Amino acid sequence: MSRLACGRAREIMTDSKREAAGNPLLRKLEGFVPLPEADRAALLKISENPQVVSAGTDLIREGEPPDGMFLILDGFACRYKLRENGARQIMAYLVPGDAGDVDGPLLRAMDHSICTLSACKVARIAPDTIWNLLQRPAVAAALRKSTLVDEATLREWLLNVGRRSAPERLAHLFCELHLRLRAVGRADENGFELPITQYDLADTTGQTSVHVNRSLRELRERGLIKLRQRHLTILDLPGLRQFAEFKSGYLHLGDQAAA
Amino acid sequence: MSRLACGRAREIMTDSKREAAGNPLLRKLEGFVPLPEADRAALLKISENPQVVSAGTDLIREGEPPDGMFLILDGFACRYKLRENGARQIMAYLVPGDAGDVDGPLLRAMDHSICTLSACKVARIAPDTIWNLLQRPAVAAALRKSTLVDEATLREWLLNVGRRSAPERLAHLFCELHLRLRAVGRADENGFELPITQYDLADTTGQTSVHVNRSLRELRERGLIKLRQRHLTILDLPGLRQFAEFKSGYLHLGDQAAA
DNA sequence: CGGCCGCTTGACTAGTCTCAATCAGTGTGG
DNA sequence: CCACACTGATTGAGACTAGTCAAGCGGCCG
Repeated sequence: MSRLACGRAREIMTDSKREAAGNPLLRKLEGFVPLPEADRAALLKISENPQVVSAGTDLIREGEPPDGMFLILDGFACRYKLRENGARQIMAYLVPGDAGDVDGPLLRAMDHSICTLSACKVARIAPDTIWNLLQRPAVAAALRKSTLVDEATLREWLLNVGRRSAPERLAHLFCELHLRLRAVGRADENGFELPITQYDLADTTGQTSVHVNRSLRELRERGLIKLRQRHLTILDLPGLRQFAEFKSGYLHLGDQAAA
Repeated sequence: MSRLACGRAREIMTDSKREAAGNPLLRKLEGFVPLPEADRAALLKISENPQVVSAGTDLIREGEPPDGMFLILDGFACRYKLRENGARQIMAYLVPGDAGDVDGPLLRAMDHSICTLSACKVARIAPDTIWNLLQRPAVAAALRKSTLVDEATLREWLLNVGRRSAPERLAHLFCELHLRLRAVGRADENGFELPITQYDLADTTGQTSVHVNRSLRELRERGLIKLRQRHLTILDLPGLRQFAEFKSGYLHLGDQAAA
């Protein structure tokens, strides 16, 4: 298609199409299921007026009753649990486009907490609104599939922590984030913003921050990555993937054609 | 209630009520949501004619398209993944009453394998049958809730492997299995059959079998458990729970009253 | 400019793995 | 019925990975 044709196409974009290009939720869900225009508009609507939250803020705490869901529009958040001795395990990252707890209200109490790792833009969606969204079959299918991918990601993380070495764990995490962030337009070929600390990486991969630092050095010395000023540069993507033994199947990115 | 009254009550039990007492799927789902008689009958029907499968049989392998779901009626199975070097990570146990992949057909390919750890009785449920079951609101709600608990369990396992010591991981696993098996009538106050090897425990908790053996010895020497001939005896349940820092909230056993 | 948080590094310790040998339980075929 | 084979459990010795403690550095914010 010529540049001119491209330009013309852009002129006749609807408002929701124009906004959608930058809306991570839409980009993510459309990666799973094609959405009718009305659904796109509905999803854009719930993304309006997000709240800006600073880093280190609990969005909901373990033990509290779930109340609707969170939608991350910008920044990094995480699911985590604490042990009595203060040890923290991060069990999932919520990146732009991710929605926490679509089915949450089915349970009486949260069994974990959700916290921002960086400054975030967060939209809170009330249970009624979720219910309305789920009446749209395409949206319901996309959200369901998104939940299945979240669960598959959790399994991969368990494999990561249980059966990979410390540097491999970090490499695998970076490969995963690279794909997830690319799917929502927050990463390019060479890297992405990673607005979290080495302490956070440690609590994600089941290590100490000291050891994370050493592991990062190893990845750097192997010429695979560079991590400075909260920006991850991937110097050798095939090498990084091979080192981490990364296989993207669990993210189910390329199978829209499934039943 | 007197023995006599008990006896009379038993006389007027319907067939499905009689069978249900021993059916682990029914026991599990009724722990989440009360089920109408017709639903109970439908669930009993799909539990008929299970297939007997010997230990170490793959029920489905990574990469294959999901085809319906499995229902474990007896024995232990697991979800697992292999690394290229042969290392295995077990990511979930399927015990009697557990159903794999209610939503599986939404995805194009399995991202993990499922294998029996002991001899099992397994019912295979076709996608059409699943669809019919999901038309029953109470069954759908119970299965959905069961899926949420599976995911919460996965998170707890990640915490386990990431932030607990080797003996603590085993202790926590035993506490979890004790509750899950009691919910389906496969455990009593003092212990349960654990028909799996120390290699399996190692691949569950991210250790080697040698170290599992040493960790089990530590639990034994602390007077917490005894594990011989595939039977786990819990000698000190409060002590075991305290040692593992076990909190049962994530299993969501006691909150039928939730929205 | 000073304080704080996060990063980096070193030295030492603790936990876990690897390799290897032995023992016990189970099932099989002669 | 017993010898053998195989798998799983147990233990020891030594190596290695990751954790702990401690110090110094550097960038960012007030």
